[in-house]
Parts: sequence; C-alpha cells; structure tokens
Amino acid sequence: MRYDFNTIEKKWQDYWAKNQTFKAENNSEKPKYYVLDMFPYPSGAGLHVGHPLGYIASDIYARYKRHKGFNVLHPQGYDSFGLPAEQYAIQTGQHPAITTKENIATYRRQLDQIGFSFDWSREVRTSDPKYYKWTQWVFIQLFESWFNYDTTKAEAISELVKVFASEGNANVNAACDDDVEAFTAEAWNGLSLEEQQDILLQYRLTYLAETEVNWCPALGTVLANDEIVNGVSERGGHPVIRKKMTQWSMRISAYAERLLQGLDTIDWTDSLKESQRNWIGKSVGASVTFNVNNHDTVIDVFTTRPDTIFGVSFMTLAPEHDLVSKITTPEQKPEVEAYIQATAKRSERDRMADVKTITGAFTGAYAEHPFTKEPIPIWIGDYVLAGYGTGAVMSVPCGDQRDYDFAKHFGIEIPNIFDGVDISEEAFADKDKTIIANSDFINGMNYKKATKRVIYELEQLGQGEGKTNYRLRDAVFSRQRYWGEPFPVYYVNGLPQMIDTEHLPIELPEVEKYLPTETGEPPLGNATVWAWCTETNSVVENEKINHTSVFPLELNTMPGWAGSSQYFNRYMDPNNEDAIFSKEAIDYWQQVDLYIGGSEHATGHLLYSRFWQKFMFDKGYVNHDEYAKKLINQGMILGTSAFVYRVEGENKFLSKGLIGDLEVQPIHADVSFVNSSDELDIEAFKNWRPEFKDAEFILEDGVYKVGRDVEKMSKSKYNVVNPDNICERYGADSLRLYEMFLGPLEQYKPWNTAGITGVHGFLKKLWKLYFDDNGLKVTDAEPTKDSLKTLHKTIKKVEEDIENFSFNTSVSTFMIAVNELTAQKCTSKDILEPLLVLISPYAPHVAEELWDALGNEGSISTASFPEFDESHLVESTKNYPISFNGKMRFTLELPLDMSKDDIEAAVLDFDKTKDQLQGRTPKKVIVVPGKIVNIVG
RNA sequence: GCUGAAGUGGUGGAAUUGGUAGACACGUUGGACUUAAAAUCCAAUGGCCUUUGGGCCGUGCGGGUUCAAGUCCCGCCUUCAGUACCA
Repeated sequence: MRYDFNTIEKKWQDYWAKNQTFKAENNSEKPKYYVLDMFPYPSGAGLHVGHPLGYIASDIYARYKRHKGFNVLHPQGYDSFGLPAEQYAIQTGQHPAITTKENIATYRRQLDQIGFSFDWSREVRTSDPKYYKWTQWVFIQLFESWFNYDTTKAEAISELVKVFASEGNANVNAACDDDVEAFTAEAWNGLSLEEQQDILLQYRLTYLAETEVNWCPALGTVLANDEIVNGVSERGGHPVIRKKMTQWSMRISAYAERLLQGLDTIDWTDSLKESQRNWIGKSVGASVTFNVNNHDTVIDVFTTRPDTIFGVSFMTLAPEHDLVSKITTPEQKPEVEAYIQATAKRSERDRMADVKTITGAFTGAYAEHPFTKEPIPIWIGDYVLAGYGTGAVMSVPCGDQRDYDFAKHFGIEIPNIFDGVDISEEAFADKDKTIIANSDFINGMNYKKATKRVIYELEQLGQGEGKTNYRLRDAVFSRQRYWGEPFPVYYVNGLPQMIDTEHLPIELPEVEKYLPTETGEPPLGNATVWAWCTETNSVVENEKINHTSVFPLELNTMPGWAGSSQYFNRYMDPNNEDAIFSKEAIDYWQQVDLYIGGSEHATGHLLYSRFWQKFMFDKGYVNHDEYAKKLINQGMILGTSAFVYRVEGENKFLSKGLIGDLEVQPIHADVSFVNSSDELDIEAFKNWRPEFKDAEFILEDGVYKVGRDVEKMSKSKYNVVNPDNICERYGADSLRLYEMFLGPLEQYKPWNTAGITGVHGFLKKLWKLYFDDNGLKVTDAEPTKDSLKTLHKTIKKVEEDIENFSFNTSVSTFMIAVNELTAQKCTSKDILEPLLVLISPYAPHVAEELWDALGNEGSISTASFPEFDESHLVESTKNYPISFNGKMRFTLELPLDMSKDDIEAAVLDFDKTKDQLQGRTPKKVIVVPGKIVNIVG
C-alpha cells in the first residue's frame, strides 16, 4: 500500500470536523491548558508558507498537552477590521464586509488544509457585531472609571463624584489631565451638570480631548506612536504631520508603573520585555521650579540629575514652549521668531535624521537659580522636545553631552562641579563615579546622597520635589476610518454621552462612499442613518436630529488594537450574549498558558492588551492582571529569491558561473521555475513574460544556473511560496514537519522548497515500517532490546524537546528513530504503536491513519503519551573516546562498571595507545568514568 | 549611540551540566535497478597533506582559564532586529 497523503489528509480533516474532536469544554475533570495564537488579519493575498510557522508550533504543543491529559483550549479567529479592506472599498466600492468575508473563507480553507486542532466552535471575528458589542462594552467601562494613584487601581467615576461633592478635588490623587484646576466641594456643587461633565472628562480612563496627534494626510487618519516607523506611517510609508484635533484617548499612562512592574511576573522573552520597558521609559529624578527674573512666572523642569544643580549654566526650552513668546526680550524677538519658524518648517523626520547640527536662540530672559540666586540665561533649542517632561531642561553642560555641545557651540560657560574630572573634551555623565564639588552644601557627596539632599532642600524652598517621569504617552483611540468599531457615543451640546450597554451593539451604518466627507469629516459623516434617539434607544435618520431627543453619533471609529485587547478572554466563552464571558468560564480557564506570536507587536497590541487586562482586573472581571503567563516570539520565514543575469543592453542571459567581470543586470525569476539544483526551467521563464519570449540563454554544462539570495518573502521579489501547492505536492504533514525542521522557532530562517523532500522521504519511510506491498506488516512479535532502546530514547528526547519548544530537533529524532527501526527490521506493534503517538502532534494525519490501521478506535489525539522507561536505556559498556592532550585519537569499548584504575590500566595496555605514545611515559591520565579518557604527555 | 539576538561545512542546522565538533536533512559525486525517466536503494562527502597506517588545521577575530573550550572569562569585529536628542 502506497502512502497516499492527499486522500489520508482529507479523510482525517473531515473526521475531525465531523466529530468536533478538538472542541474544548468549559468544565472538565482534567487540568486546563490554554494555547493561544495571535489571530491573523485576513488579507486578500492569503497565507504564504511563512504565516503558519507559529500556528504549527502552537498546534504541536496543544496536541502534545492533550496526549498528556489536559483539557486544551486552542482557539482561532480573525482580526478582521483593518485598512486594506477599506482601501479596496474606496477603490472598487465593494463593502469591506464582503471583502473580509471572502478573505476569511480563503484563510479558513488554507488553515484547514494544514490540519490544525483549533476549536472552531469558538471562532471570533472582531468585525462581527456580536463580538464588537463587547469591545464597545469595555470602552464604556473605561469611560465610567478613573485611576486612583492612592490605591493604584481603576475605580468608578460615581465614587469620584461623591468625593468632589463632599470635599472637592484637593485630596484626590488621580491620573488626570495636567491642567486640572483645584476646586472645593462648594464650587463643584455650584457647577452646572455640563460643567461637571467637562471636568470629569479630565479624569476618565478614556477621554475626549484636543491633543496634538500624528495626522497622516495620505491615509486620512491619525496614527498612534507605534504605528509610525522612522517618521512615516507603518502602513504605506506616508508622511505624518503634527496636528491638533479633538480625539478619544486612553489613559494608559496611568498604568505605566504597573505595566512596568508586571513584566517581572511574566515569562515573556527578554527582548520583548526590554522593548516594553524602553517604551514605558521610566526615569526617576526631580522636578525643579525656576523663577523667571522680571516676570511673574516660573519654569518647571524635570531632571534625573538633581545632584548637578550647581552646574546649571543655562536653561533650554523647546521652541514650542508656551513661555517663549512671553519672556523673549524685544531685542531678541527677531532672532527667536526666525528660529521658531525655521524649526517649524523642519519635519519630524528631518529633525530625527539630523541630530548632529546644533541650533538654538537666546531669549534675552534670565531665570534665577533656586540656591545661588544667580541669573541663568534662558535659551530655546530644538534638542529639547515639547512632548517629554515639561518641555524645558536645566542645562548642565559638564554633566550632559547634549548640553555640553550646545554650550560649546554658543560659547556658554561650562562650570565644572565634579571632583577630579577633566571636562575639557566632553561631558562627564557617569553617575556611579560622581563626586560633587563646587556645589555648596553637597560638596564631596556622591550621586545618591547629593540627589537626596538637593531634593530635600528644594522641598524646603518649595521649589521642587522628587518625581518620576514616564515616556509612555496616552494612546489616541480615534481613527477617521470606516472599517472599525463604531463608538457607543452620542453628543449633547458637544459633550459625549455613553449609550446604555443594554442597547449594544451599535452597528456600523451603511455609507455611500468610504472617503472623508467634503467638509473633512470621517467617512461615517457620509451615513444618513447615524443619529441616536433617546426615546426609542435606537439609531435613526440624521434628519431627525433635534438636539432634544435625537442627537448626532460619534463619527470616528476605534483603532485596530481595540478588538484584539480582550479577544483572549472572549474565546473562553465566545457565544455568550449576556456578558463578555461568564464567571464560570474565566474561573476555569483563568489566563493564557502559552501565547505564540510575532515580536512586531511588542509596543502595540502586547502593551495595550496588558493595559486592558489590568483594567478588567481592577474591575473584578478577571482573576489575573496579566493575561498570558508565557509568550514566545516565532521568527520569520524568509524567501530564497532566484536571480537570472541579463547582459546590459541585450536580451541575453548568462548562467551564474559565466558572469565573470561582465556587466550584468540581476532580475528576479519566480522561484517556482527553479529546481533543487538551482537550475532554471528556461521554457517556463520564457513563457512568464513576453519580454523574455525571445531571450537567449548562455548555459554552463548544459544548464542555466540561477543565483540565490535570502530576502523577505514578498510578491515583488517572486519568492513567495504558497502552502496550497506544498500540501498538494507533499501533503500537510510534510509541510508541518518541514516548517519545524528548518530551525529553532524563534529564529529568522530562509525557506527553500527543495529541502522538503527530506521530510517527505521520512514520512514515506515511516509508512513503510507499517505497510509493504502485501499490506499491513505490523506483528505481535516481542520487541527486540534494540527496538525498545530506540523507542524509549525517542520518547525521552521528544518530550524534552517539546517542553523546551525545540521542535526542530524532535524532527531529527524521529528520522533517527525511523532509520534505526528500519535497519532493525522492526515490525513489533509494541514499538510501532507508541511511536505513532509521539509523531502525531507533528504529523497528525499520517498518525491517525496508521493508528486506525492498527485497529484502534477513535482519534489518536485521545491516546496518552507513552511513558518513558529508563531501564531500556541502561548500557553495560561504553565506547570510550581516548584523547591525547585533548585530541580524540580512537575509541575503546570498555565495561561501564569498570573502576577508574582498571580503565587507566586497560587503556595504557592497548596497542593503539602504545603507538600514540611511542615509548613516552604519560605525565597524567584523566579518567572520567562513563565519559572520556585523556592522556597528557 | 543605546538595547536585544546571533556568527559552526557548499546550504538549513545538531552538539543536555566544559568531555568523540558537524547529528539529522538538502545539495554534490559515484554506483545499483530501468530501454529511459521518475521513484527507490547503497557508498562517499569540513579543508589541506598522505607512503592509505595516518598526519596537520578547523566553530567570526585576538588573548586567557582548564587534563580538555563551539560551550566559561576578558577585549574586539561583523550581521540582523528594535529604539533613537527622553533631560
């Protein structure tokens, strides 16, 4: 019987679907295990072989855990809101929902053909109203909450209102806008309802505020910081400008410290945790208040080096700083204004690219040093960022290289406040080696002591205090797009009102066009039925808006990360219509045990979802304030591009070996035209494009050899390999094995289809252990010692490998086992049956088929993992490597129970030893029993 | 610049606490079977030298520790990824 993988794979995929083999129950006697993949955005191009890498790894782990007796939750879904479907809608008019549905169907077919053990009864789609109902619900919960720094958690706004009514806001230690003004209880109670709402917006965890946002004109929307790479949009590479707009924001900054601390409690990769730490950007220091001479105003700065306060020789403000226009003297005005204009012209990108050029201007004003009372000149310079800290710095040129460079450039004094340090060439920034000098009451102190003392003295003066700053900014939550979650928000007199959760979901309205309106409003501005009636509690026609009972609805939609911030919890109870998930479901599944996905989400999804989880924890909805115990980043599979070489100016192609010094132009050839020996199928290439039809090919040794290079897999490089073709030709089991065989999961590695024949050959060999031309050849024969040894060392190794996520080495182990059993002519069922369970997580279809052929009932996925028995591996002899001065020369087989002295004697007495020594007497003989013998001398 | 990861044959990659470097596979070469091809099977395959016993060199580079280093320590180089005037 032949190994007919196409038939076998179809058969078992149908079986699994029909029997719901992988359906997870929300209550079980078994221990639970939750394996999660990052759900895909269903793009129109479908999957290429790089996409399923992480899914195959997690599927192996999930199947392994089932064999180990766990009730495994392994769900899958779609992150189905997003830009590409909308851009397609703009171009063609096709509703994004239709495009999305079609793309999902393709994805599902492709995923199914790879044989994943997903519980599809739990599928979620973020664009499904039944799902985004709960995204809207979380948004409302956030709106109804504020963050209390005293309890370091989110609390109900209704409680805050009570506090305001009884004692004002003086004692409230909340995460709120910077410009909140103090008020008393009387003042609060005297405010109108609208005025109160306005103030509360400054406290809510999601709030509406006019902020400076990253506006991308080409995409017609704002972008979050993590959606911008090198000053241009991550998607499409379009320029981004700063613009003031009224937007929804998420007060993630309130959680900065907890997001940072939480990293220590989770088993995520170090590089990923480090990225999040950097993104949060905690720095500890002090805020210092400088009085401005001749003005009734102050400049607040943040510094991490209060100990260097006596080294301040100037102050620098960001050019955008509010005070600049106020304090600039008439004489300096022309220069300052010219400078501000010049910096405003420079784009964000130019400013980032060019950090070497030092620019700035003197305002003519002076601040007063809090201790020495000396005047300090106030400058402006674009090396100070408006968006960080207070947008102003106290400049200490001797201790900070940027301040040093600035001072040198403009000839500002550089006082030295460090003991025994030369600052004639560069600033001295080493905190650990700092001893302060020329600094009044902190002379002779180190960094730590001086910092403490200075903060104390500043507090005495009322001109400063210890302060911690975070780089993490609040996240803009509005997008001016159509294909996203609508906000459950309507406006009364310009103030946002939440729709009652019982009326959710608020479904996306139909629009004529998916572009912004002529007046520049977001696409939802095109909707004609997009108003909220407070009497019927339903969405009604815009023309009914009367601002008494019918009000306009929010026109923005939510960003891409909204739908992915709680999906892992929704999977626990995805069809629940009364709650985001039931208490029973969350109590049983608790949190994700293993999350596998790409590291590109480090500062986006993986940070935002942690934030939402902490909020959900504060509100008591979930049991853990981190949702994923362990996270692994899978690497990327790269393409192996193929190149043909065209002679400059001719339609003639030279085989790679013939190029020499000739001028040739490398051209990408489709990788499907190239065989495993890098030879080009010339006919296929000629028929590819008309321009190559009459091309001439200069061959070497009768063939045309292409050049190869590793590049990212992409359409434009013609190196994309589609899993459909691989499954058709070699089968899903071969694909799964090969993806793992390529190398360690986390690593970036090139795909080369040629190599798949290796694992495919292995599966054929495996098959032949069970079947020959006469049918099944498995017998009840007693297994041989050798076969038992092969089996048990395989059990041991595979178990260790899976636990360590070292999937590539297990594939080699299987190959070795099958090679050995073939050589042993093993037909024993006692060996061949457990072997199938070992292989089944990797190659489930062939394992099911052979399991069935051996007469077993039901799916192999319910079989338990074979028990490892050490006794089969016990050896009586060891083939000792015998080294001379550390170099292995030959091996010698000796009994393992031989004593050290006997081993030494046996080795020295051996002929080959005498040949090596040639009469010399060894100086020393190292014997490590069971390991090695090394003769020195 | 900073942070993180990684450098091993022609290629992808193995090597558990320091203990036989290159497992397993691709590719290559030779052979068997075949009219031929495919498929399958067998053998060889790090480099150099060789009197065919074997010898020398070899895990990015330079040092060091050790009987013994791909593995540990010190100093560099290169590549990839992330981040970037963060006071």
